[in-house]
Amino acid sequence: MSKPSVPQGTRDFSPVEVRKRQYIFNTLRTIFELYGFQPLETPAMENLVTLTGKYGEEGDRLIFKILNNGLNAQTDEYKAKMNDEWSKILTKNYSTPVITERALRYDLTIPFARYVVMHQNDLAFPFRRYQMQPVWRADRPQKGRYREFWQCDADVVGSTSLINEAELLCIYQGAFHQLQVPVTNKVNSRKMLAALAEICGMPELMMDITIALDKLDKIGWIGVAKELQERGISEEGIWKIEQVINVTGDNNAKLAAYADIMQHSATGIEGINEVSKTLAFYNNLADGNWQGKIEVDISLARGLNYYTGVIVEVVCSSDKVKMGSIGGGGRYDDLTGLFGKPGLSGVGVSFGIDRIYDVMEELAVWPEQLATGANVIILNFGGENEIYGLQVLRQLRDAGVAAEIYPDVAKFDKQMKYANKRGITYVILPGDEEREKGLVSLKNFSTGEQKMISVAECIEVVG
RNA sequence: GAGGCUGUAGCUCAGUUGGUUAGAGCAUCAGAUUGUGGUUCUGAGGGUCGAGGGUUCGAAACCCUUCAGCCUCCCCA
Repeated sequence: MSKPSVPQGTRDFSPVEVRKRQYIFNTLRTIFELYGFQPLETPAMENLVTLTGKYGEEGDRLIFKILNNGLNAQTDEYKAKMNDEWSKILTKNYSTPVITERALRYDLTIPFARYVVMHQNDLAFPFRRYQMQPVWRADRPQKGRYREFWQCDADVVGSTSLINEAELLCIYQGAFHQLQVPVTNKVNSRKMLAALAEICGMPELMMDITIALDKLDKIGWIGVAKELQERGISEEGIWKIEQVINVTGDNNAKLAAYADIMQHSATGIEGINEVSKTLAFYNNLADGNWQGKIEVDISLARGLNYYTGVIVEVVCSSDKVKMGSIGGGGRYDDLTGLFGKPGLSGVGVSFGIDRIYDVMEELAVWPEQLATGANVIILNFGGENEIYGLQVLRQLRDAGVAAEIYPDVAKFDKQMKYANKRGITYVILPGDEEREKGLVSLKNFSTGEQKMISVAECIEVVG
């Protein structure tokens, strides 16, 4: 028999871990609701055609495809066709509805777009929804990178106002403030990146430029310049990009400098205006107590190719933590156009809660009192005492006290050890004497103190 | 898709130039202790040394193949 294990890139979550994760989920949910977002859930699997072509070439490779099980292959003809398709799929990278017509969801945005198009007649626009569900990617796992991970998304569709962008920035700042994670919120615009490619004289290489530029933090300007060269950017183009990268100062100073450099690009000016207007809205909307920084950063790229306007990314700003982005998002003007409903603009953000968990773990910023489950355990002495224990248990639960009974008539020692290991605070001992008097003995496990009192008094103490 | 590291008890790991019956800590179970846990002491169970093949008188160790996991690049959350 082989050792039990979980598939590569997946994890079990222990009770302690689940409670910590739920703390994050609950915090985010509360904030999403506070900002007027409505909950939504979509299936774990989507039709394969819904997902392909949405995440770029690399993304298509990373979609988990679900193989058909052949249950429908009742006719010989169909079986033959399946065998034929199988032989193709085994020899090369080939996809066919006969073999695989469904796939696991890759993110929450595309399923959301699909949902909006399907239910466009029932929804009141602008429609704002939040969604917290697992997604799957057939990636090679490494640190902070899993094959099954959870995303928490908030999106608005049906409004082009930059108030939405500002609100989403507030959600980021408010959430990480509450979670006590210091963050920097990077902001950029796809239009500014497009303008950058324009002024280099090679607008068709925008993706190459942004991919290289995105590595600025990691490999420095020298490395980026080298990669730009390899990707076919001219000397002059690289020089111009360097001018843009070298701009320093606060956000307004940066935007002013960009406006100067990009003054002949209508797209660039549009992008700069978007960002500066977003920041202006944000300043009126933000809570002065938030510590997180908002930083205009033209090197921020974001891979997903459906973004068209403002793009954002969140990184932890603590020196103690080395972690990639823990959230990101942006505006996509034509997302629903992919499913046949053009002209509906959307903007959204995503929280990578697995990474946020890892960051919080390293920073040790969990609240001290995360619920630990039952606070009281009733020991089991069997016979009439067992019945008496059940009656006491009912009274505790009626009073809202989280309590459990040891279900087996086990040795005293064993029951005590169980309670200790579970970290339960109070132990109730319903024995002969207690039952006859209609009382219980209540022992506080942290102080060792024990006294015989009524159930009502007991509820008062432990409640 | 490219590269590096690691697979020994439920878990974390020792295991010398290849040498007799593969060890420790933690965990589990039993006892010291029949209504009082954490500490301590005693004892017990638990292994196809990832798998397959090869070299050798002899392999956990050396060689080949393969599988799995971790990490880096690519890309991403």
